Formats: sequence, structure tokens, C-alpha cells
Amino acid sequence: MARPFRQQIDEGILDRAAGLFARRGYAKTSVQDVADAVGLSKAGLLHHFPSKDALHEAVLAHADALGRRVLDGVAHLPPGPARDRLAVELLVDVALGHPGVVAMLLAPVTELADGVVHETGSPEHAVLEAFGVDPDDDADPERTVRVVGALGALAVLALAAHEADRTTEWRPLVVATCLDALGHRRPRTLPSHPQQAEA
Amino acid sequence: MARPFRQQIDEGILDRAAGLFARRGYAKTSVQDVADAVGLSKAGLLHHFPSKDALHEAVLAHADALGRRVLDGVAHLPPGPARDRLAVELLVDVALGHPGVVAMLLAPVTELADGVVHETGSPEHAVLEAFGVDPDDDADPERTVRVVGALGALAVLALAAHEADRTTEWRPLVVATCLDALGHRRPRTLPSHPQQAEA
DNA sequence: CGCCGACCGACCGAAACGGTCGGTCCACCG
DNA sequence: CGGTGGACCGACCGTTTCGGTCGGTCGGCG
Repeated sequence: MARPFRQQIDEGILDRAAGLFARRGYAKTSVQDVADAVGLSKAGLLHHFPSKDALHEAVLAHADALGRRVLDGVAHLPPGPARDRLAVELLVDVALGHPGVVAMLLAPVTELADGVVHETGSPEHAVLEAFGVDPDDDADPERTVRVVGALGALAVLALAAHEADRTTEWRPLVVATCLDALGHRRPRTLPSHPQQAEA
Repeated sequence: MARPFRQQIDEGILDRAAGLFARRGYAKTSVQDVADAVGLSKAGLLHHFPSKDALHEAVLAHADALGRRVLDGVAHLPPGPARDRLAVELLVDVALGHPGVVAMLLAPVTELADGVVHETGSPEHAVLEAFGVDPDDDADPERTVRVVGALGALAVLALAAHEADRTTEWRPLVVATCLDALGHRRPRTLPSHPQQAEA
């Protein structure tokens, strides 16, 4: 494990595995699936990680580290448009380089819809925290919808960009789309907005 | 199929199954998974559909019908902001009522990232068509990114809203988020009645 | 009462599962 | 030059899960 070469290979494995675990769940992702995705045999993959469980934990730690990187890079700013913008920039960079990880950040949302119970250590919480959203807080539904929507857009765009091999060209477009989804094109300085809207 | 009661049950099954098939793929979704999701035993589910394959085809037809509904509802308008707005409204209605189907519309994008080959009859093409996007056309990357991003936001928001049981409250917020992601600034400062258009 | 459709528990052969083992290949070192 | 060790694989093992079947229970209805 001393060589950076080895570490680089492992990181590639972790990115691919993250996408599979995120979308299919732990139980539904076989070692063979991951091995195929990274171009190894099952035995070859288990040569890098001693067991499926160890691989899963490494993936979780990997995603957690990336999520925390975003959170730390943004911690010095107070909540507001500037922080949002920086958070989006950092997240897009992470997403375009590691698309599987972003899928993992959204996995809890999609899995809960199936009624599946999951008990992961929630690295996604770091991302929501970076945007100042508490999932259990109903006080500001617009903010919640905006942030979740922007993350959804980012997740699928990162995947599509990676697949189409357009990551560098699309990057500014992805950033703009996410910022627009957040509602940041207009000055949002109305926290006590009487938004009775329509009944 | 005589009673509407039966049809209603089947539609609920199809919605749940669509979400599972979309996110996990056909092979990775077991009959037992669908049965659990709809609260039936495996034998009970296979009483409604003669085989897993028949269930899958029914799900595809269901998604196709919903996708086509959006396309038909929008066909009378020329491409442009007005058509985009109507398409989003229709799609949001479909999505909030049938969140699993929207996940299916996006499945090709996420699956291609895994290198999986899929050969489905692509109901999602109807949706892209409604927004005037050709996936193989590089001429207007911004439009592609915008549309794909808006669909991603919609997909995860529909799931989240369904899970949090906030579909009616969140609907206008979801519409606004998707439109913003598309890059259409809402005419909120116009002298006419911008906000009440969607009621 | 008898009938029928909805639904279930138990079961089947086959396939896939996580993991092990022995071996091949090859870069590198003496 | 032989040899040493890591990366990697094919084949295999015992177990679990797969799609699907079968016989049966239950309740509504004529």
C-alpha cells in the first residue's frame, strides 16, 4: 500500500463501486458486479479488499471524505448566496471527478421511497449541512426543495457528463444549472417572505 | 380486468415496480422485492401477473403511456418557453402521482454510466422529445444540460415529496425549481399575473 | 350451501452468491 | 541467472436466492 500506484487503482475501484452500491444498495450489488465494472475478476477484486464488507466500508469512508472536503471548504463562510455558490462549485468538481460518490450522497432519498431501511453512517448529511438544510425541519420548505432539486440535477448531470465524456465542456453549464435550481439568479433577501402563494 | 378496483390495485403495483426496475434494473429486481414493496407475497403478486417478464412489460407499457401523455399534451405548442412550461407542469403532475415512473424515465442515463447495455423501448425518449432534445445531437449542449438537469431535479424531488408526504405543498416549489433549472426566469416583475398561472 | 377469485406457505431445480485455493505471469532483485 | 513476491485469474465449494408451481385457506356472493 506504500505505492501511489496502488492507491490510484483503489480509488478508481472505490468510485465505481460507490455508484453501484448507491444505486442498487449493498445487498443487491454483487462482488462480481463491481469486478466487472472495474475490469477485474472476482478473485482479483477480492485481492484488493479482503471481503465485500471491507470494500463497502472503504467506499463509505471514501464518500465521507469527499463530502467532508466540501463541508470544510465552505465552513469559513456564513450561510448565504456566496456560500451556496462556493458549495456548488466544490460539489460539481467532486461530482465530475467521482460521479458515483454523488449518487451515494442521494441514495438515502431514493431508497427511503422504496420503504427500505438503511443504516449507513450518512455521509450525505455533510452535504445537506453545507447548504444549511435540516431534513427534519419543515420551517423552510422552499429551501429544502431547492437544495434537494439542485442535488438531483447535479447527480444525474455528473453521470451524463461522465458517460458522454463532456466533463470539462459541461462544467460551467452544470454549475449554472445547479445555481439556477437553487433559485440564485435573483436576490433572495426575503427570509420572512409572506408566501401564502395560492391556496 | 372488469372491475375498476382491480385496475387500481394493479396500477399501484406498477408504480412501485417501476421505481424498483428503474433503479435496480430488471435482473437485480426480484419478484420478492416487488411483492414486499406492494405488501403481497410472491405467490400473491404472481397471481396478478403471470410472470416476472409480464410484469416488466406491463411496467414498460405503463411508463410509456404516461410519457406519451405528456408528449401529447404538449404537441400542439411550438417549441419555446410556453411549451417548456406546460411540459414541466404536466411532468410534475405525473411525477408526483407516480414517482417510480419518473425514475424509469431517467434509468438509461444512470445505467449507461455503469457500462450496462440496455435495450428497452425507451419511453424516456418521449420526454426528451417533449423538450426538443436529441440525445445524440451535440449542437446545443446548454439545452441538453438544462433539460437533463431539470429532469434529474424532478426525479429526486418527486421521490422526496412522496416520501415526506408533501406532494401538494411542494408542487409549486417543484415546478419553480425545474423551470429555473431549465433557465427560464419567471416573469415575476411583469405587470400581468405571473404567479397564479398554476393553480 | 357451492363457487370463485384473492392470496398465502411451502416447495422445487437452477442459478447466483461470497469466499477460497492453487496456479500463472511478470517486474524486480541478488 | 534463479528466485521472490505481488497482481491477477479459473475453478471450485457450500449456501442463499432466484423464478415459478402447487395445494390450500379465506371471505364475499348467488
